[in-house]
Amino acid sequence: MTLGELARARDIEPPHDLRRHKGWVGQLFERLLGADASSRDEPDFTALGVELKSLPVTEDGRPVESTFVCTVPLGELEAVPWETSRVRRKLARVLWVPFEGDPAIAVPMRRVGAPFLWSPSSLEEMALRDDWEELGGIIGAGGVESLSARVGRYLQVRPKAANARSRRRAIDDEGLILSTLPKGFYLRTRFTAAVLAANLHTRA
DNA sequence: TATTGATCATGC
DNA sequence: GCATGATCAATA
Repeated sequence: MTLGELARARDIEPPHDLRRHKGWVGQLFERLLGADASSRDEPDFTALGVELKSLPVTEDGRPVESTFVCTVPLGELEAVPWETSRVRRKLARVLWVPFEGDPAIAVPMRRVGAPFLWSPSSLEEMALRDDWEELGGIIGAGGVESLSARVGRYLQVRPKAANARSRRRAIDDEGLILSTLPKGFYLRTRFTAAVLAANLHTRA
């Protein structure tokens, strides 16, 4: 179905473009599927422990964008083990919903692909854990300010804020409190592209 | 042109 | 303010 058909079923008016409605598609899917976590720090489907992620794709089935995972906990020096990290919790069980992400296609005309339920394989989890430990190590050592989005093979840290003036308390490399731009963990497209590929060929 | 860094909307 | 949902737009 198209986003327009789905929106009409819920009596929702699709925006002309996503410029000022960046989360519109994800929120439409949430409402259609009955996600109940609202904006709480829990899986979208609390009883199922499933996280919903919309995934814009190009015409050849590659993700258009990186995927936001969760905010980076700044200001805490103690090391959090991977096992209890927010990144791992978020990605433990995900319902990926691909849809046409080409901005040239009018929002209501964009088609939705076949969703699939996914959990990281042991290989994928190891890779994510490696990145997470590297990134966490830098942040834990007070290196937030020098951390660039180029670090991390599949997982990266990028700004996640309302604007460049947003501030968040963090710890610098001498253990002092500093004010920095809020950051988030994102999955690179190279990771989601592999997930997509592995889950689409089965229906060829 | 792919990626990084910046930004937009909503709920509590 | 900080969590959720992300895409935009300047830069490398």
